[in-house]
Amino acid sequence: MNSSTVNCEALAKRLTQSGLRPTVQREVVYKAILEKRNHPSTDEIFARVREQMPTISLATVYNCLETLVQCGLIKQVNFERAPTRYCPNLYEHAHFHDDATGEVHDIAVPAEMMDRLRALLPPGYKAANIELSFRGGVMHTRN
Amino acid sequence: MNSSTVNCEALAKRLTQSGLRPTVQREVVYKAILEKRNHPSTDEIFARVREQMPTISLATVYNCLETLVQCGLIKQVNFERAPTRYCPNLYEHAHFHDDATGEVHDIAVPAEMMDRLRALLPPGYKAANIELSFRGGVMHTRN
DNA sequence: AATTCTATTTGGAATAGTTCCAATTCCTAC
DNA sequence: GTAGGAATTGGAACTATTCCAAATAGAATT
Repeated sequence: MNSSTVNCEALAKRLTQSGLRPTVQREVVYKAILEKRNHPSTDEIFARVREQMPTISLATVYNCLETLVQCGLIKQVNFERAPTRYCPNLYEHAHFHDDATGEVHDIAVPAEMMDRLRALLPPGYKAANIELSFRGGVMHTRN
Repeated sequence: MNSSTVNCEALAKRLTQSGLRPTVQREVVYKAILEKRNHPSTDEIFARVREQMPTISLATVYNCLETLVQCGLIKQVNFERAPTRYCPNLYEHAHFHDDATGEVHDIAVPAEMMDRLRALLPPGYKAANIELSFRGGVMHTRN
């Protein structure tokens, strides 16, 4: 049993728990995101998915992505108004957008820091979601 | 001399400093954002601006907004892929999007917290920009 | 003051990402 | 096997934004 089997069982479980069907399209889309965790855009996911299933439609990919997000299996990542990207990392984390390469890197954020951020809110404000993102460059140092 | 005169002198100064012309369109757009600081979208700004200058075009509003952002006089605010909003608050701050009303509120963020956030980045990562945004609801407590 | 040169504005067309829709296909339960 | 609901599909529609080429305005130079 490899890890993708495990992930797909988890996927099927989550979907059925939510009263949704574990279809092969959803599975293929999910695997495409897991396959290379570089925050792919919908187009990129569509391309990956078509290798496995050339007949899948773009609309379906959009549908599946929405479903997966709703089930909490993946997260949406937005920078400004650039095309939406997706991320299977479910731990609380931030994103760093490298201006030079266009790549996005996950940044670990301790739970304690999240609490500090939440504490910035005025009384009564309840955040369902906190998004933290950086944009900039990476200096390459010789060693 | 009222505050809007002051602001517009500041605007003119900034523009000429950057080698740009202080045109009446830029002034009107800037004033529209200052007028009611509720993070208006481009459409909203366009509507406000047309009251003063019914002949202005939407393209010009887009152009002016871009110019003002580049001059550092206003900031862009993005939530997911919703229409871009604009904000004249130049202090470092976060945004809270109220899901119920759609309103956006500024959240003060101490400089010290910004430093903590920056410290989350791996060595070599230099953030030109940090964006922190909350999404959620506001509980109304009786008093 | 006229001329030139460049920045800016303008309206409309084009683009891009996404959503919508109606028709078909696929499961699941009976 | 059939019925009913869920999911997929292709294409049209939508929307925010950008692009473009022509017109205008302003500053600088003569």
